[in-house]
Parts: sequence; structure tokens; C-alpha cells
Amino acid sequence: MIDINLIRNNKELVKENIKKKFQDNKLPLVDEIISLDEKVRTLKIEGDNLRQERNTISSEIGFLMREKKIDEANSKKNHVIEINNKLESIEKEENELSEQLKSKMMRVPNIIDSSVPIGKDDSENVEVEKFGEPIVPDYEIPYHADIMLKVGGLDKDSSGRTSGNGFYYLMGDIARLSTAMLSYARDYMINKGFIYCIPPFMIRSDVVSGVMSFEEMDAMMYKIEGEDLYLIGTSEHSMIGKFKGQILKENNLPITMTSYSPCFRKEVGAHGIEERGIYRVHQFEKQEMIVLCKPEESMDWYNKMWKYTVEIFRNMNIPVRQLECCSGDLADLKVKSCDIEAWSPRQQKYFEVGSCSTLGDAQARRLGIRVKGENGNYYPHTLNNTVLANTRALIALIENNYQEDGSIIVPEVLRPYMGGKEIIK
RNA sequence: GGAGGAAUACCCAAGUCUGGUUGAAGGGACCGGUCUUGAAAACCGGGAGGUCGCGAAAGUGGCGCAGGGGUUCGAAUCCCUUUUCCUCCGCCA
Repeated sequence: MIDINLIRNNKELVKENIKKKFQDNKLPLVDEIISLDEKVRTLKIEGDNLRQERNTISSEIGFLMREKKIDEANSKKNHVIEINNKLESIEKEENELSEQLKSKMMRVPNIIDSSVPIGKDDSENVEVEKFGEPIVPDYEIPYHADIMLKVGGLDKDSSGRTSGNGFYYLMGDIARLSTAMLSYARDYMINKGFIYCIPPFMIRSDVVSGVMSFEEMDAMMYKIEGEDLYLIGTSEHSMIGKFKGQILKENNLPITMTSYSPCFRKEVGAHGIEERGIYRVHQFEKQEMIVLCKPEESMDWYNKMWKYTVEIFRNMNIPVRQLECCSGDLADLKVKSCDIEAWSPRQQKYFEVGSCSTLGDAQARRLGIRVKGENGNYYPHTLNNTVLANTRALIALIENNYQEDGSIIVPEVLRPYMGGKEIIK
């Protein structure tokens, strides 16, 4: 949600931004918002004046009652009743128009950073930099699920029976490898000064609707029957929700946290669940990082954050690249975003393993997260990035450390978490 | 799950029984000063408070006492409801 003052004072900028995102159908929103905003303010003034009058007269009634001037008091009471009748219709209209205004404001995309490449959709995302050589070995790399099966690390038959499609049993060394990666990622972030956090894995509906739109919620979130609770799709939900409606102290900034959680997703969207393997599933585990900082520091943090992910994957001998999200592919709340993609020697292309975003102050404004500054309160900037998601990272690790004899090399950084084990076979 | 108690601003806290000079007192924190080598403590002084309007500004008004409803001319105060916390009981890794 952007600042309404920006629309009031610089609507051309807002329109220009909408065009850059190829959402021309939203252009009329801007003028609709301006007109609605004026109407709401007019009604507010009208209502405020009536309320003021009511407050004044009501306190006069108090004095009259004390002096036992009953008749005079009664006539004033009638006057207030009239005022209340007038107020009722004004308030009703004001509320309706405010709701409309708010829902239109929600649809206006955040102002993107000037560095964001202009493009219509994900086909125009820009590869910024490669890290590590994307090597294709001269032997064939099997499908990740087959590799895992062969070392006894995956059982999807059983998970199909217990839970249906989109779940998995990880077994033995593969399960241990999954935990090892998460632990390594966690410790890496702790060493970077991030506070480790295990958040609630379920959140209430008011928090959910604060962090995502209704459509997103429907497509992603599992609801607990009979309770006002949803399983989180990412710990970002709990972690940003943590600060909802709070006023932060300026000297506590930046807030840098790394959180672990299982993630639950319906994956109702376009791709659905892949039948085999663990690429797209209903449940995975993720180490996440979030930052709340002063506005002027957010771009520095953004650049630090995605590099952390790159380094973690490089340390596991996985080639990656940074793919910058173009304007048209950028979610409406985001100012700038990039994916970290890992190399798949089997498919000979990169695939997404993480996503880093700065949301400017839009998320904070939407959730009422503020900072008490010297010259009044302001909205902090919020950022989030995947440190490591176990399923995608497993695929990347297994494919890139696969040897011709069917074994998997355990990267050195993970060995302490694997009891010193060097090879999985 | 049961029985009680509680929720007031950045923090602590008065007010709730008995609705109306409450425009939410008073502290702490904060800022300035005295004292001090410097600090702390003590003392003296200060004006803001959350949010949305109007106004060039000085100002000025609305809302706001956990959230949502209601009663009333008028609600922090009365009623209903949801949530959270505390004490005790029960259950439990």
C-alpha cells in the first residue's frame, strides 16, 4: 500500500509506475482514488463538525441537569437526537466510501526502484550475475527423486497413502542432509548477526489478511477447521506479523532475524503439484531472513541479503545465478526483488531456490508497523529473503554433487552436521 | 477445559463502584538547568504525547482507555461479545 499523499501530490509518478508494470487497466484507479479521497474528506469534515456540536451540547446538558433546569435540558436533548440522525447517514456514507478507497489503494502497485528492469513478465527477467561454473558432467544425472530413492532417502508411496500427493517421507542420510543444510544455513545467519527465531506455525486470520490478499490466501493457506487459525506458508507471515501494529524504538533498528519453520502451501495456482519428486510440495521446511530498517538503509540490506544466499549455496558446491525480477513480474507490494536460482545439470538450466525482496514502507504501512523517530513516527522498510528451503536445496545439492557411481558427495560445510560423513551412497 | 482477577499513552499508574469542569491526573523516560573532574543520585524548570482532518503557520477539531457491538443527550466508567495476561485447579511433551 503506497502513501496516499503520493497520489494527492504526484499522481503522474504513480501513473507512470503503473505503466512501467504493464498494468494499464489500473490507470483509472488513480483518478478514482483522488475523487474518492476528496469525498471522504468532505464527509469527514461534515461529520466532525456535527460530532463537535454534539459534544458541546451534551456537556451543556450536564450543567443544566445539575442546576435542575430540566425543560431546557430536554430541548437540548432533542437537538442532539436530530444531530445524531444526520450523523448516521453521513457516517454510513463515509464508511462505505472509505472502504472503497482502501480497496482501491490496495490495488495500486508500490513504486518500483529506478534500477528495476522494465519488462512484461517473467520471460523478461534479467540474469544479473552467475556464481560458479554451470557444469554439465559427461555422465547422465538422473531425476532427483530417483537418486534419492536409490540411496533409500525418499518414500513417496507411503506419504501418498498417509497424506496424498504433495508430501514425502525423507529417510536416512537424505533426511539428515535436509536437517544439516537447514542447520548450516541457520548458523551461517547467526554468524552474520541475525537473531534466530522459531515462530508460531499457525496464525490468525487478521494476521493472514494483513500479509496477503484474499486471492493469495485462498490459493496458499490451509485453514484449521473450527479455529480461527491458518498454517503458515512461510515464516515471513509470522515474522512480519510479529510487528503488526507495533511502534518500534529507532535505536533497536535494524531488526535482523532468521527464522525456521515448516511451510504449508496448497499450491492451487497455475503449476499445481508435480507428481514425482519434491520440487513442488504441500509441505517443506525453510530458514528465512527478515530485516526491518530505516528507509535509507534498505537498499544496502537488500544487496547484503541476496549475497548471503549465494554464499551459502556456493559453499555447498552449487552454482547459482541472480535473476532480477522485471517490472511486470514484480509483485505489487515490492520495490525490488530477485530470485536466486540454482543450476540443474540434469535439465541444464537454472531453477528457483530463493527469493529476496525489499518492500519499501508498503508492508509496514499496511500493517501499521511504525518507528518512533526524533521528528515523529515513520514507517520502517521491510525486507525478506529465503536463506534455504530444504526441498529445493536438496534437489540442487543432490544434482550438483552427484557422482557417476550414484553416490552423493556431502559438501564440507555440512559434514559437521552429518557426523563427519563424506559420501552418501 | 473449570473458577476467579485483570487489560488505560513509549513504560508505570490514578480514574471504573456512583456516566457529565477528565480537554485521561500523577510519575518515569525525554529535553534544559543547579550540584559534580565526569557521571549517578537529588533538586529546579520544560511541553509534547496515538491517529485522522482543516490551516501557509500559530492553531484548531474528530476519533482514541485491549478489539468489536450496544444502552444513553452524553461512556475509560453501564451491558453484550471476542482476545490476551495473571492466580488456582485439571490435563500434558
